[in-house]
Amino acid sequence: MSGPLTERRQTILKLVIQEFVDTATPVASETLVRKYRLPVSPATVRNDMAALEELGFLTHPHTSGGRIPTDAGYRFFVENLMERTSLSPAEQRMIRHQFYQVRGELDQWVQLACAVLARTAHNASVATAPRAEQLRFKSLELIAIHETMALAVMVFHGGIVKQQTLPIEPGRTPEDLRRAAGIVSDLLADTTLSRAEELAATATFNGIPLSDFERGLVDLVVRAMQAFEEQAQEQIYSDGLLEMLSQPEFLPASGRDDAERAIERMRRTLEILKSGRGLSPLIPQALASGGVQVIIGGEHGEDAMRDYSVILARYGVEGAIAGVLGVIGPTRMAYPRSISTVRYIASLMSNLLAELYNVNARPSEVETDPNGDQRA
Amino acid sequence: MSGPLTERRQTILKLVIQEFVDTATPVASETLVRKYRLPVSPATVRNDMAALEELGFLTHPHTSGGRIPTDAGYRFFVENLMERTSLSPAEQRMIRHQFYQVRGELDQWVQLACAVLARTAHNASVATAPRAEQLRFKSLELIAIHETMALAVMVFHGGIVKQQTLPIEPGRTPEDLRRAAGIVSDLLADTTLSRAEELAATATFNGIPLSDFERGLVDLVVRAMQAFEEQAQEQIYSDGLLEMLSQPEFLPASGRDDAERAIERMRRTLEILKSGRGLSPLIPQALASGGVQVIIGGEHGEDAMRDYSVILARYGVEGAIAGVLGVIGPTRMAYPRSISTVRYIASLMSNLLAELYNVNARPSEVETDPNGDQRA
DNA sequence: CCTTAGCACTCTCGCCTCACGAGTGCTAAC
DNA sequence: GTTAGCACTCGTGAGGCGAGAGTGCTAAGG
Repeated sequence: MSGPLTERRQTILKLVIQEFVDTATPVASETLVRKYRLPVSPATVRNDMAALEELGFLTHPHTSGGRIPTDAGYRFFVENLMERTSLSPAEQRMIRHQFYQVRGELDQWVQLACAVLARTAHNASVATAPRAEQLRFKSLELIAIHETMALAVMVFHGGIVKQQTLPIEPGRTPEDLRRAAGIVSDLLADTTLSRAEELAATATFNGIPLSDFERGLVDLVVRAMQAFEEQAQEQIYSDGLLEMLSQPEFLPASGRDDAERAIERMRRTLEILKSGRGLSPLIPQALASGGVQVIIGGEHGEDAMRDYSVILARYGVEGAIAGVLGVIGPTRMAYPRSISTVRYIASLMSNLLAELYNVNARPSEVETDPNGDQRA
Repeated sequence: MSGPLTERRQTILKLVIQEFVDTATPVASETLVRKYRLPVSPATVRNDMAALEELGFLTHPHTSGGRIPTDAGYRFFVENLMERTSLSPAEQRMIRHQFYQVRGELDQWVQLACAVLARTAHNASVATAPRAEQLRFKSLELIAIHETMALAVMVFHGGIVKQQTLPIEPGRTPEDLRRAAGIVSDLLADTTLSRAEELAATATFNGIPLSDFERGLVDLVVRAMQAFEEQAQEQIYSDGLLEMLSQPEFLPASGRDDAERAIERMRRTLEILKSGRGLSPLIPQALASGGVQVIIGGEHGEDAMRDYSVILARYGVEGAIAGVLGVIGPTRMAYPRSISTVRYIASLMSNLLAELYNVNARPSEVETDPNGDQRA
């Protein structure tokens, strides 16, 4: 009964999605014909729409009022209909420029990525800080703040830095601190957590027992590494909430109950972004796969996310460090643009990190086209 | 015509505010009599209410439907009617415990303060990071990340730390880095920005010209200090948006236009918190004065804030470092509780900072009652 | 078999009306 | 100064109605 998915029907599906993404209102057969100068009549379009509906790609909320895409419709669009675009060179340049301005301050990269993603994709963005696949200690520095307080700066492989203040006994000289830090650095150099724990248990360095102070420092490092490892639930940064909430989905179209639902949606959205519920399960998945992942609506079963789509990409340096960034918004989303934005920024971040890792290090500016080295 | 502000009228004002804060609905004369077992009749209460209205402390939105307090009403309540309470010892203990858990990681204090404030006051919270009244350099450390990349950790007086990666030439040994950092540290030790700029211009240390590398480091420090200084618009952290948005003010009471207004309010609120518009002007004020500041509604002229009250307190160490933290929410707010929460957390943070500054340094746990040393 | 014109049908949206109830303001008595 | 009684106001929600939009169907045409 439903008939085959002819060329024309695919075109109509594509146009319905385009139009719906633009206007956020159900699209009628006549609108489509008029706006895109289709060489067929509205009735024909209606027939095709009915077929698309039976195929599960379209639906209509009310008897009257046009069609809207289903999750499956969006899925088909993303897989088969959408042309793959890139951000315009001007936009790429602008984005690179912003990253250039905070070069060096790598603790700001993630936030910047979120901000840029949100502004460019007109939706909320999420990102996790880059995380080493296995944390390895590099060195420890102690910096006196005053007589009884010092700052411990722990550096791990891959530029990950953690700092912590600790109380010290008044007598210690800067030289003292330096020597103790040096011993601990040498002892723990290049160790992973499990090895560090072993070494901490022996409490000796080259056969010589550690002093109390040194043992305290070793413990500090081990605790920091444990804390890092235990933090299974990756912290998710996000931005652009306002951007997303300006989408018409969050405006009360009409009627009082619709308004109430809009508010409820808003609150839900906030919760999702704040707690990461519904988002966290996607992270490992995105980390595992290369390329850009698109999760549309309730596809992966999380009910809270039924009305949202997520576009995620992994970024980082192969075999060393990786994080995830992406865009989240209503299923009615400009997929091509969002996807290219996510892809571009992930590549950019990857390049920046690679530079930090001295893999293909480049003078100091990112110039390569980050779209090139990205898998499908 | 309006008559004097008798004792009973003050009581009624107080009860109206209490009741309205509790229920978020306009309070009727009869409700008041019934609920608080007043020894007078509803009619009498109505008369007093009318008087309070003429005095500008109450208003009623519609002819029918009870009274609600005006900004002036809240103001009078806060100044004269409210009993000054403290957080319960149990709550104080719980809060201290949370801070104890992140002792050492002072970059998390502000965030924690925000989180705790929001949860305790059931409203959104804001805070600025502690800021030295005048930034003074302390020392610089260079830590190699790999052959061509180093991490510069700049420490300023008061435990303020800024880190930045910088590219280095491949040949440099750790000893090289340490020496260069030492020279720069000595050169710039204890300088303020203007002095550092002068020293950077001469580019000599004890008469000996600096190497290119050392000059680069000096520039790095100066730029960091400039960036810090220029950041006139203090970054405002915030939390508890969700907490605030669960307040009934953000629910559509009835009718479609009310729903629309609720959403609009929500969006506004987001903007206020994100951009700090309407909040920023209050910061310097709060920094200047001791004690807790209460700004009710549009009192200070900012229109965007007409429906919000802000409770701010300064925290920090006298003459050294200071920040601001507080609560923001609808004018219908539990002022006594909010104020005591803000006061308590400000004192707690002050104590923690004092410890870091070695003023009245204490073993490592905060035990004093932070309410003690707070001015009115 | 595909396409198209015509038309009845359905459903939302906005508007109006109306009755109800809550709470007040006023007046007069205590 | 306080209180009872009562008329009045106004928000609220339910129900009804007309207009308009867009479809589904049917039958005719290529």
